[in-house]
Amino acid sequence: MKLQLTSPYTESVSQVHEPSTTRDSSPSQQPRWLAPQERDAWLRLVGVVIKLPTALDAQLQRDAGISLFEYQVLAGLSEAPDRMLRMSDLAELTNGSLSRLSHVVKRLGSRGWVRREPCPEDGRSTNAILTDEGLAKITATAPGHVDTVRRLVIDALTAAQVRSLREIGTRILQQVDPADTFRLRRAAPDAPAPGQERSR
Amino acid sequence: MKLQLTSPYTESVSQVHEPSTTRDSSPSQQPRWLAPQERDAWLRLVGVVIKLPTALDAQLQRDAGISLFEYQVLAGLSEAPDRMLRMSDLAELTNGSLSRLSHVVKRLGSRGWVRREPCPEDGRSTNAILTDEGLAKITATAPGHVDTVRRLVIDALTAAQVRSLREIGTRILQQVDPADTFRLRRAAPDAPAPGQERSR
DNA sequence: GAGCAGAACTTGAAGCGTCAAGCTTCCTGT
DNA sequence: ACAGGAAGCTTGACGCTTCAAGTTCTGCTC
Repeated sequence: MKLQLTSPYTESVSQVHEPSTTRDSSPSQQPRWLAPQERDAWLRLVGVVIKLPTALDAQLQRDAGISLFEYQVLAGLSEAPDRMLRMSDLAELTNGSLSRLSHVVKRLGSRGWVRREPCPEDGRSTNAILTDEGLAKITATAPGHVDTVRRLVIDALTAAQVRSLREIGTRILQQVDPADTFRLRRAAPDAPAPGQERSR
Repeated sequence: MKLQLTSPYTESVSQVHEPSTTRDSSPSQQPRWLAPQERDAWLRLVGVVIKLPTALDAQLQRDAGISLFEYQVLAGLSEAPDRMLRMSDLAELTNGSLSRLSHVVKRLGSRGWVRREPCPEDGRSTNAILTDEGLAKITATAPGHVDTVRRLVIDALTAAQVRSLREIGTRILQQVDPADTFRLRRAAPDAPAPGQERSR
C-alpha cells in the first residue's frame, strides 16, 4: 500500500501560479494551496464527515431499524412543545430539505410514529406530531444512540477538545451557512447552569 | 422560531435510570446522557457533518459538474504514481465502498476521464488510470475547490484550531474505524509537540 | 378587494449509494 | 495438483435524496 496523498491540496498538481490577483470572489485561479498541517487537518475532517454518519446510521439501523435522519426527526419532535412542530421548523432543525422531510414523514407516518395535521394558524403549513408509539420508539432508541455518540466522539476526546470542537464547529457552520448563524448563538452558554430547559 | 433542543441527548426524554450496571458493552440501557456542553459540541459536529459535504458538492457541481466523491477519485489518481491505482486502494483512499467506486469509475470512464485496465500482477484486480483529459479536468477544478475548502474551513480557524482539529479528527476516526488506524499514523509528522494526548 | 409575489408543502421522476449475488482469480493445505 | 475458501471486482435491484413542477394559501400593494 503506497497511498500517500489524497488530493491536490498542496501544489503537486497545478503549475498555475497567478501571482496575487487578490481578487478572490471569482473562484477560479488562486494558487493558495494548503500547507501540510492544513491539508492533514482537512483530510481528517473529510474522513470524519464521511464515515461518522455511516457509523451512526449503521448502529441505528441495526438496533432500531431507522436512519440517523429519522432519529433526528423523532427526537426533534419529542422535545418540542406538544410533541409537534411545523414541517419547515423541523426541516431546519434536522438540517434537511423540506422535500426530504416530507418523504420521510410520510414513511414515519406509515409506521405509525408521526401524524400530520394542518396548521390552524397558517393554512399553508403542516404540523408533524409525534404519536405515543413514536415517543415509545424514540425513548427506546435514544440510550443506544447516545451511547454510540459517546463511544465514537465524546469519550474519545478530552474536555478541552470537546470545548475546542464546539468552537470549531461553530466557526465552520458560520461559513457554510451564514443565514443560520442566529441559531448558533443560542444553546448552552459555556458555564453549565444545569437543568433549565423548558423555555422556548 | 422556537427550536431549542434537537434530540434526546440530555435526560429530557427517558425516565429509564438503571443505576450503574457499569456493563456498557450492551448498547441498551445506559443513562449516560450528554452534559450541555457535550451535547452542544455534538450538535455542532452533526451540523458540520451534514452541511459541509453539501456545500462542497454544490460548489463542485456548479463549477465543474462533478461531485465531491468524483473529485476525490480524480484527485487521488492524479497524485498516484503513473496516475494509476488499484480499485481497492482507491476505494480506501476515498473512504468509499468498492461497489460505489465501481459505479463511479464507470461514469467517469464514460466521460473520458478515467480508464480501466486489468492489473498485470494480480488478475483479480483492476487498475483505474487517469487519462490526460482527466488530469486536465482535475487541474482545472482543483483551485476552485481548494479555495472553497479554505473559505469554509481552514481560513475560518486559527492555527491552533487547525492543529486541534487535526488531533480531534484523528481521535474520532480511531473510534469509528479502528482498522484504519495505521493510515492515521502516516502523513504530516510536523505537528509541534502536541501537549496532551493519550487519555484513553 | 383584486391581483400577484412568494411562502409552505407535496409529488413524481431521475440519479446515486447500498446490498446481495455472482464471477474470476489467487492462495492454502493436503 | 487440486479442492475449498477467500480476495477483488462488477452488476442489478431497491431505497432514499434531490430536483423540478405543481398546489394551496398568505400578505402586499395599488
